[in-house]
Amino acid sequence: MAKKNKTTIKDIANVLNISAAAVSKALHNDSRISEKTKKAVRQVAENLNYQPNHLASALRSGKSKLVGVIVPKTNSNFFSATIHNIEEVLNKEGYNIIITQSNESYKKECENIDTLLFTQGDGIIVSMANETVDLQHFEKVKQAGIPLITFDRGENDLNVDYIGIDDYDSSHRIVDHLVEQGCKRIAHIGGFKHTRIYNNRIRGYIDALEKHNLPLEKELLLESNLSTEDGRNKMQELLALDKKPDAVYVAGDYAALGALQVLNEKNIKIPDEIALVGFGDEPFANMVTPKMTSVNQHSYQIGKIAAEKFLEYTKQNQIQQTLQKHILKAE
Amino acid sequence: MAKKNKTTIKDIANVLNISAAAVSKALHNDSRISEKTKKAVRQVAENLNYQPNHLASALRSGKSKLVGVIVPKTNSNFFSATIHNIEEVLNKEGYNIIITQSNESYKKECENIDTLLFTQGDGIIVSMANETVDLQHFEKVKQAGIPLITFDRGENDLNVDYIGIDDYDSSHRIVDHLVEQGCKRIAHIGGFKHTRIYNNRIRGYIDALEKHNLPLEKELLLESNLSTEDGRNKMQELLALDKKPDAVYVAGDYAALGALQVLNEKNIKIPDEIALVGFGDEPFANMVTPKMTSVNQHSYQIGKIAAEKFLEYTKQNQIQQTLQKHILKAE
DNA sequence: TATATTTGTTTAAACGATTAAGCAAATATA
DNA sequence: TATATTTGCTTAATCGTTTAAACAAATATA
Repeated sequence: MAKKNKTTIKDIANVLNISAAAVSKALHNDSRISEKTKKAVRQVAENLNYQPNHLASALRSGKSKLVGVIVPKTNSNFFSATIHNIEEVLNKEGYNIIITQSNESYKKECENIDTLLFTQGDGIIVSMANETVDLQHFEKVKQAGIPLITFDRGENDLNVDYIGIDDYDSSHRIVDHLVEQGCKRIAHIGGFKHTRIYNNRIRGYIDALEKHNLPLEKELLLESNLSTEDGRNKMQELLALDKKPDAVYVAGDYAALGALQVLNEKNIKIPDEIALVGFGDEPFANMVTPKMTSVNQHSYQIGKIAAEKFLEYTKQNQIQQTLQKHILKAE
Repeated sequence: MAKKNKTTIKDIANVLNISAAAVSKALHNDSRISEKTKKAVRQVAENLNYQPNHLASALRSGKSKLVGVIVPKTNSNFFSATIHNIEEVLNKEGYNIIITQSNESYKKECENIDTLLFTQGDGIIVSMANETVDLQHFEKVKQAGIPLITFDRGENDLNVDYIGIDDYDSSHRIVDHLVEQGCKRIAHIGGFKHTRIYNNRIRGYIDALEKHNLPLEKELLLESNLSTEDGRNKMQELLALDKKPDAVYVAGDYAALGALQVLNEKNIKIPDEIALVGFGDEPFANMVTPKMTSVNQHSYQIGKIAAEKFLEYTKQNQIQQTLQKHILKAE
């Protein structure tokens, strides 16, 4: 492996006997540089395998052209796809993204923020950890004067943009759907109430029951961390009830999978005996047998809008964010 | 949102009426700065909410303290976990990581390399895309004089470090296991032959068959892109054979899931009629019913070793990489 | 012909942090 | 007391790039 031979604009300047400034301008296609010089510069740059030093230009311009993305875990189809779509939009504008994972930990999320501020990111796009309740660490981002965009988990009182699906409405429609199928005792394995999206799903569930004149029974509404393991537990709880539910709506795909396992193990027919509905974009949802009904979370649109929102702010010189909700109808 | 009020060491210096150099040294706990000054500097830094400008120090030192990681897709438990472990080791040493996805595309992988070189990463840790055959783009990394570490998919002729599990041996042992269960017609839905890890799995399969005096039948050895969809297709092909296999060993968990679906749909009992073995760390492997047997890929160790190898190189001033294979026994 | 404008370049200062070298004051050693 | 060493700081250069300002030469305008 060769010693570091980094070519700088100065090297190019020396070869051509012109100033470094002229080289810089030539490479940026400045109108005040002659075509002849530009051609020569490009040629020499190519020959010497010149790679611009991003740190230097970032320092000079005050823009790192890096955008930080924080997700609870990359290990989910929804987040993976969202990240991909964020990247696609931002790459076109010359931005690169730094992905960090909070692993659903509040502490790690704080560290992630520090990391991204440290690397001088030009903005941060975040979906919050399950644990996150206190939002103090996000104030740092606002103080740094860079845009903060939240998506999926993050509907909040931070006065920043939020992109997500309409959880309340989706939840409502899931119940509608189940009622149409003739279900009368619909259970809901929900997420943490303190996380707004899960709370919205719970509200949608409750209001839809009311609309259909179905009683809200406490034993049918469970709070879960939505892991596969807990999905199993909660389903077992439901099956232990005197009056079993005839439908179970689970707020997350992994937990839904756990529920599915239990039903399969007990040879309970889906959806004849108990109907099962999940929530998420996980590919296994329609891979497992029997296929689960599941909600599409529009990762494509969410990623795209989040990135576009960021770009919008960077074009303003004074960043003045207000709460802007971009709510998509889920399918 | 406030205007950008970035505090610099100069601001601190002004407040205390000392030089910026003194501030820098105080913050780095230089022995030539008095305790009194250090305390004052730390106090003012705190008050003004000073955040060091990483770009400036990176430019000065020539080290960005950023390590690039390229994976085919973050959306897999193996990669997600590996990344997490890489991060854990590197964070401790003050490094941050930039994660990029190649989406299994050779072209995207080339772009990823460019991106990471552009951001002046201090090293690159990569697991290659399925499509990647030509390794020319990795030469750029070597030319840039920064360490290159490959893992999982990447055993190669690049003369750089590689960390992976012993695919040949694992494959061998899977066949051993199936033979012990009494299987005689063992099929293998393998990955692309040009990807070394899949090739190794295929070789392990072939050699193990030979060891057990089982004939190698062409119709039982299929090449797949290992998607769930293709897992379905290949399993259907196998079931269409005159002489069906009594065991199917699939080189990837997603494809194994597809195969499982087909078996379930046709009401074929697992493992009584056909045994099924997958390969990977996907959490759904032991969630689906019936549980799939699957190979543990040691994401913990792989991530840790990859990160440590990188750190080792950065401690040398002249980077001289040679092919070093770190092969772990899988379970 | 005299003056104004355009063209193509150079000079020099920045961006913020680090660090080698320098220097005065305080303290130690002979 | 004279000299050496240590302490605690400052000065100035540097990393590689960008850009405002300056300027000479060429060209246009009056």
